Amino acid sequence: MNPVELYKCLADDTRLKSLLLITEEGELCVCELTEALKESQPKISRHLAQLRKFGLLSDRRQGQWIYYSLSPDLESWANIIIQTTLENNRHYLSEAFENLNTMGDRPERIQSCCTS
Amino acid sequence: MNPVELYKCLADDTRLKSLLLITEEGELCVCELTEALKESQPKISRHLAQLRKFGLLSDRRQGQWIYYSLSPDLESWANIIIQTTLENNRHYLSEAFENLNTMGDRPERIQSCCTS
DNA sequence: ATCATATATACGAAATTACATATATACGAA
DNA sequence: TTCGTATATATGTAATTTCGTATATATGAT
Repeated sequence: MNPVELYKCLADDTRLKSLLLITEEGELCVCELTEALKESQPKISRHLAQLRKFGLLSDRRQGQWIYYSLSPDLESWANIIIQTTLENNRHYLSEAFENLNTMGDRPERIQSCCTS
Repeated sequence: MNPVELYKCLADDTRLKSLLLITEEGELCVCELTEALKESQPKISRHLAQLRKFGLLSDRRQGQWIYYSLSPDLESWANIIIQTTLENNRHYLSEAFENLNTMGDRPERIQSCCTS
């Protein structure tokens, strides 16, 4: 993972907030992120695709929903960067967390066999 | 310091390498960075100005030279990000360090009174 | 089969960013 | 003062990124 590529991924509000929310929650689907960030579905989807393309996220399908989570292959220093950012910028995410937690009808997760 | 602003600063090769070289060396002047990165003077200068504007670098003049160093006001989590990036991406900087170390006529530093 | 929901992608336009070049400023030496 | 070196900035252009809109795909229900 080239460090500039990593930072380009983090250099956008939609991508950074999505990544941090996913880091905190374990996994989230696209509709939860559109609700948390109050952004259009194509916009969220496009940014998630970029995070996946550069190896930051992985996805799994469960029915109609696609759940995104941190890639298990992420290099440990990149994980440190993400964790450090999350722990020191709670205020940056507070509104998004509120939106997420007051969201009705959040899809239910079924544990996939290999997630452990 | 907004995290996205930080990552925008780091999302460019010239800026990231400059910042990491300065972090490793303590301080560097513009001409040393142009030599280390083999880039034009205005290009280096422009990117350093951006890093200073966003609070990552501070500068001091000594004669004709302007030395850049990490800002003492940098929030600690931002310091962790920079340090972690430096320690885990030595290869990314190896060519730049070679250029720096084989550079002739590096300007001599005079300890400024307040740097401690 | 059709329909509704969730998600992904394509395309052109708008915004942002980066750059080369030229020029300006600041300092030291003569 | 003038000259040379180091650095900064301005300007127009090119490249990149982002976005809205429309459309495509996949799944589940009927």
